Amino acid sequence: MNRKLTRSTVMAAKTSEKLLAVFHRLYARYGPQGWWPGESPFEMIVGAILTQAAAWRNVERAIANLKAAGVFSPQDLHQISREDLGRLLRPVGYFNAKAHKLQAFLDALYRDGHGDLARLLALPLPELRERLLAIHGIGPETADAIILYAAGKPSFVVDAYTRRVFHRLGLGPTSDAYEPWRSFFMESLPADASLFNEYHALIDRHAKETCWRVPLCDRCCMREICPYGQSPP
DNA sequence: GCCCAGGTGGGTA
DNA sequence: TACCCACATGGG
Repeated sequence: MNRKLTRSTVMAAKTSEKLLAVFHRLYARYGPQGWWPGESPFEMIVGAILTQAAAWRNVERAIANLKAAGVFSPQDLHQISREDLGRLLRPVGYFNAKAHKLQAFLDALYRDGHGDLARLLALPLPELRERLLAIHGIGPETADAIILYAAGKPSFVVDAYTRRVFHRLGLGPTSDAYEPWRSFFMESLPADASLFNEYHALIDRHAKETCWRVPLCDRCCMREICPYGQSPP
């Protein structure tokens, strides 16, 4: 009588197998990626906000500016003027918008959390995610990056690269919307922060190095299991 | 010159 | 919901 249920369970198991197979191929090809760069959870959060639509190299420059100016702490960044902060953030682009976003995070931290970052990050995952998403400038990808890389909790991070790579592999939702993609990974993989951490980093590495907008299928480690690689349009 | 880079928020149909 | 645009610097 549970034929349908059984069937969907089997399908889910196959999806899970495929996702793990992709992971192992990526890991075999590229090795451990060591994400997220950053010396502290606070630095990871600042990086997560600053890297929105920006190259990581430029994020490093901006963080170096903040450190050189002696304002790289929640308290200092909360108190510095928007204008001064913007000047230090110039290298990341969108520096006014990002100064606003960074201070929106710090406003929330001081308003709701008394400036206690560790306490915020210690919240249970669903509540932490909800709190982060309520902050101006923190959308789902940045929220999940903070949860995964700064709080060490298993929230899968989806970005444009993820959609591109898995769309070509013939896996995942047809929609481009964020939540269906996140659910797809969360429901198909064990809730393991170190797995999510490495997987997301490997996807980005693969997209940057091989699965370009015009992909380099002849050098791809996924050739044998990727429908796109076997018959590009 | 042109495209892209580890997105998000606000506005409109 | 589904697009569109602003936000802006740096590198290939």
